[in-house]
Amino acid sequence: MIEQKERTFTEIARRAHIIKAAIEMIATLGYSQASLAQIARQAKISKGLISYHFAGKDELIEKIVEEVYTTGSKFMIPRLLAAGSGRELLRTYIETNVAFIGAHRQEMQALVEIFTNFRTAEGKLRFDQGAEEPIIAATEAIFIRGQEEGDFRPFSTRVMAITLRRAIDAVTTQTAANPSFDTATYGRELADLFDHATRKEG
Amino acid sequence: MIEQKERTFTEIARRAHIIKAAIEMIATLGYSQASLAQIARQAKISKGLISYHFAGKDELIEKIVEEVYTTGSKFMIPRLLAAGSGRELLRTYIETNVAFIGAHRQEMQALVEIFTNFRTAEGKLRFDQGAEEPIIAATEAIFIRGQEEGDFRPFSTRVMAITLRRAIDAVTTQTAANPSFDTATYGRELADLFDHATRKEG
Amino acid sequence: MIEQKERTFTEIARRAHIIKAAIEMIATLGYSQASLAQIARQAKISKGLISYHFAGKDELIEKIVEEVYTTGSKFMIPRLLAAGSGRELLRTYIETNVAFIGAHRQEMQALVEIFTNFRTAEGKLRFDQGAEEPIIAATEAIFIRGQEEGDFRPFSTRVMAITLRRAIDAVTTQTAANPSFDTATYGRELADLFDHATRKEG
Amino acid sequence: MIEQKERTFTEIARRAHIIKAAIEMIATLGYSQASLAQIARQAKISKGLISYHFAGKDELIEKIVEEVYTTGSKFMIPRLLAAGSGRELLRTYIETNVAFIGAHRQEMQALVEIFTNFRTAEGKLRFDQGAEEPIIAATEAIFIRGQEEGDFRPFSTRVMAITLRRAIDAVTTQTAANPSFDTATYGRELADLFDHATRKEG
DNA sequence: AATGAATGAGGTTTCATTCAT
DNA sequence: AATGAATGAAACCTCATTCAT
Repeated sequence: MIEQKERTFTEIARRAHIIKAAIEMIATLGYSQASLAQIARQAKISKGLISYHFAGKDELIEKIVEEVYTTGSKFMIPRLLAAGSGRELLRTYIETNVAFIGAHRQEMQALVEIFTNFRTAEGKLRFDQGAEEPIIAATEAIFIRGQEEGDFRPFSTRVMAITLRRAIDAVTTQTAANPSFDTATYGRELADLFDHATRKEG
Repeated sequence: MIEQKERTFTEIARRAHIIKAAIEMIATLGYSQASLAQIARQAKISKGLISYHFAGKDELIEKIVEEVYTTGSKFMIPRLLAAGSGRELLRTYIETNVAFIGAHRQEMQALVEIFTNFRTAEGKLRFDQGAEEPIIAATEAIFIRGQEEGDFRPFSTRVMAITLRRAIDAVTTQTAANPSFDTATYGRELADLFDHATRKEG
Repeated sequence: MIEQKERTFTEIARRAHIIKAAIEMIATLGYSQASLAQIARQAKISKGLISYHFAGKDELIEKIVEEVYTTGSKFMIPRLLAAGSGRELLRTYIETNVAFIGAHRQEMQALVEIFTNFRTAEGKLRFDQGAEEPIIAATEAIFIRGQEEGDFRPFSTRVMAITLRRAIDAVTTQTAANPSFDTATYGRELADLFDHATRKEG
Repeated sequence: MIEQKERTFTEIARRAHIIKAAIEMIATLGYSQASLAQIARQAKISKGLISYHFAGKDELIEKIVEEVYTTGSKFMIPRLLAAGSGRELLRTYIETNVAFIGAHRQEMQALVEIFTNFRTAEGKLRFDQGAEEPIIAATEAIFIRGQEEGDFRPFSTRVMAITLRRAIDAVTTQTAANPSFDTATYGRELADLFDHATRKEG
């Protein structure tokens, strides 16, 4: 375990406050325009206070990602565990993912901005294709198991997994473009689509 | 026709030269790191010359997009016209798109960077979901016609079109992450996937 | 006497504790890197506490100088009083000074950093040549007396005093660069050097 | 040879102009107060122009050191070559060094500031005792040769060299404190001092 | 007596843009 | 047609200091 200083109540609240403002600015203005000055203005605090609570901009961004991931896991894991397997699990996986995006639009928009822009000091994307591999692998596992259990037809599980992940990511773009976008319907349609794409022919 | 100043041969060549350097830098370093200084260095010319040939960085970026779009149209339109309709057209559409991406990796990577980063002075994405609508509509037209002609099952043509576009876009990410990525195989698999997702059940 | 508030035992201890930490940081990191944050971290207290005990960074620095001066006087004065005069006093003066530096390396390194960096609000060195004049004068007094008593040859006592002071200061640089530097030997050599430089020719 | 782009006349002039302003500010205000903003103000140019001509503050500082070193070599080497050996060389060495300092007061004051303050990114002095070793060694060589040739008495050449270097450095402090400081007289006195300190008795 | 929270000034650097030549 | 020179805004970060608790 990494040693970690205990945080006071105020500190926890402030950090959450700053993270919230940062998510809003990144989602609204885009990564590159979301400067610490902008975030501080949004949070109605001084720039210096952000530096006081976070080692640097990089740490702030990392914490945003952590936070959204944690929220996402708490939302999705119990729902997925409740599902059975094969076709049912696939449908649940898709609808749960889409539902989460619908319920956390700004967070997800910020995440997309971060993934496509946040770079290390050496200039490489901090969250690149490599960073997404675990997620793709988890998705692929659903397909592999379905094929083994005879629910799914033969197909490239990797191509299917990549396609599904991108289809889910597309929801974020849609919600950004259209505030009244109906994620529930979209999720059902998407589940139908992948059900047909994967199932054994009668 | 929009009025357009006549350009000398030298000017046309220089603009192409600059655009090429800009594409290389954006694809390699990412949008935000591809400063005019970097592009000028890559092109082995002075920064001032870029300003001389383009009204500003914005115009340069716009021209990159135009150029790649033009190249793409020239590549794809004849192939699509040669295809029949229904399932065959869908397969051709997918494989042609993927083939183009495989053959123009850097251009496509630059385009993705531009689409996700280039913003107007007001802070809105210059190429957002709205800008993609014509492409989605064209894709959707394939599905609508297929359904009308009885080749395809009933489904939301819009959800299918969005999903297909994203699946095609994913190829760019894959080629960026893996230089030896085999686009032909990937294209065939993707065509199979959408064939199953759309076709009428026996 | 300058009026002085009475200090509690705790306060005296805390001030000493902070001064010690400050000396360590200035000697180790250099004046400009020895921020109050660093000093507080070293002392394992909060930054605020430093401000509580000292009017500002300036006062803290002044107190460091005072402290080292006091320690130095206590060490050197009795030894000097025990010495006779002329050549013997000169040798004792040199060896005592060098011995003190050898025994208080960190303090002396901190002092050098302070003397070369600490500036008043107006931008002038707080401890400049003027501040050193009393020390030079004291050194010069040894030479003047030696000349009057006929032990020393005629020479510019001021040039000799300045040279000697710098030669003694050099020991601090040497101990900083080489932890196993032998000050006793160095002191003897230096005493020989100035003995030859000053004494009447046979 | 390190490849080096040719510099235009303007660039050479501007760089010299900036270096001059930087020397003035460092000598006057001290290293830490001599910010790029201050230097730009002194040079009556914008901060950006300094960045245009120098890769960063570090490069500017390095160039100052180079420049003063080059000037110093041009001044001193011919004079030293003209000197004979033994006692005469020692005297020439001292008087030439002191004369150079007297003629380049601000440059030398800036140099002292740089040597005691300029640190690498890792926090270590860029020009520390190690960097001075070659100069000390060169000075020591004079004493070693003098002993071998029988001009000088036996003594630690290293202690003598360090003491002499510090005595010469002291001139910079004296000129800073007193604008009408007479370096010629001081140099002669210093030469006398080291002549007595080194010469064979009897 | 001591802490944590917060500010605001000032530091270096990067960048698109403008302009004289 | 092209360059080099120059600007000014804005970026992130560090720091001494202040203040409520």
